Amino acid sequence: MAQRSAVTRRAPLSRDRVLRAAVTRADAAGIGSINMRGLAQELGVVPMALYKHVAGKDELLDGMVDLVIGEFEPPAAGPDWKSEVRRRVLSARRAVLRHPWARLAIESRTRRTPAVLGYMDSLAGAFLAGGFSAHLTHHVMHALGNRIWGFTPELFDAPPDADAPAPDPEARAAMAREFAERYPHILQIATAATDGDLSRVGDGCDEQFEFEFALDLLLDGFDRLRVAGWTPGSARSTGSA
Amino acid sequence: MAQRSAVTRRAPLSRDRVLRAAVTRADAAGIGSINMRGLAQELGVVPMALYKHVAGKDELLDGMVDLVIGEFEPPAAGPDWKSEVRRRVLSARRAVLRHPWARLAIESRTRRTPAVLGYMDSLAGAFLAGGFSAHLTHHVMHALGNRIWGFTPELFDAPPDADAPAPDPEARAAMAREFAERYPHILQIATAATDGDLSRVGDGCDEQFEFEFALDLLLDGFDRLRVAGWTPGSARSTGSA
DNA sequence: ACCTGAACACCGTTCAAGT
DNA sequence: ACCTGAACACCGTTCAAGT
Repeated sequence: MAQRSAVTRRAPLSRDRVLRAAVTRADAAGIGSINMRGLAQELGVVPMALYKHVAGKDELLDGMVDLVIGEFEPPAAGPDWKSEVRRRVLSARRAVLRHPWARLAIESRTRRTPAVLGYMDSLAGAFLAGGFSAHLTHHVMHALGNRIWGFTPELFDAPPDADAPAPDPEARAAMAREFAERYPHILQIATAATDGDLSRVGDGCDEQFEFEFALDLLLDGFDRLRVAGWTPGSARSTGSA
Repeated sequence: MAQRSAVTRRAPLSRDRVLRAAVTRADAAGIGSINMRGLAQELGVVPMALYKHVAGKDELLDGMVDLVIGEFEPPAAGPDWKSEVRRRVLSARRAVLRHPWARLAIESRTRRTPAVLGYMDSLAGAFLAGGFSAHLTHHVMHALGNRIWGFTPELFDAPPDADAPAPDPEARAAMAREFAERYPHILQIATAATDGDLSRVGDGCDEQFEFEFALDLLLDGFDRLRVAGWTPGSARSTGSA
């Protein structure tokens, strides 16, 4: 076809160009929009051409996550271990918030790429440099879990299904009444979280606050164990249970 | 066809029978084996027949998770809030360990079914009954996050890809040398976790220990905030940062 | 009124046939 | 030697045609 002349021909494909196009696409249309055919079309090539640069869809997703990790602030010799860990985790959080699809991608990926290992290694290094034993560092990394990527699961913040276009005040009130009866405790804490403005229930709470609340709670707990000289022989965590 | 006579005809389909068949299938062959066509074939019906009992694949997955939640131990008036929360979370953990696919299914589902809300409500109730304010209960539930379901992400415990059938001792040693150079801190904590037996690296550590370690660390932290009379106006968590 | 076969609109990936 | 069209083996879901 004369359709694609020399002048309209895109720059030659490369692994990096494929990955960046995938990230841009996922940013705009969600992780569900990532498929080899659509991505190829966007790049003006035939689907098979992508397989020259990524082994398959799995490796494509791994590579996309690696690009996000590349946006994390690099490690630094912080004044103390706690502010260094905190800074890096919150930096990871900012990157993940810029790419909302990354959350699910990180959770579902199992491959430990060099970028993933490099980030985990530098974080472990911050604990070790701060005086944590290798054993304790291992445990606290596990305790942080996916929080090292700067996100926490949504739990009850999922937006309410937008499948009921008609509010229908009466049915709404009946549903609210039934909810209050069946889930009184959830209602109670949701009321507190929204300062009594129940119409805001479902808008989600201040996720940034919740993330830092839990992160600081964990880091403070880690510090207590470090100071107490926790060893594998001691009780599981603080031993106060 | 005379293939399916009256005598071989299966019991009439029901939502419960569909969901139980799906759970059994997923237990045996993983979540990837769940598809409408295969499930229908297993039940001896045409795929479309399933749509009479579940709205679609999404609702099927929601229903499967609900069955797992149904295996959780029911709430009880525990001696104190901490042992009650601990008991219920570890009960959830046992159920999720019995159904390994449930972990990913819970993470990827966003729908809050009555079973999900009921479990979260009873857990919130345990905190409230233990003297936590509604505000603090909200925060500690978020801090637990997906840990309320009894699991924690794998982080670095993913089994090494079984794509290298030939160990090839020399290449293995070279890889180990490169790993030690690039990820010295990971090597250090992995060595500690396996008591120096590096051949066991990748076998995964004692996940049960790690789960309880983090759970107790969190619960102890929660208790400290409760005793200190934490209010929304106070510092984020312990305020010691 | 009920059930269902065939079809629709997709997937990821393979591979032999083209240049 | 390189590229790619067509095909393979799947999906979830729809819908009109059967009884």
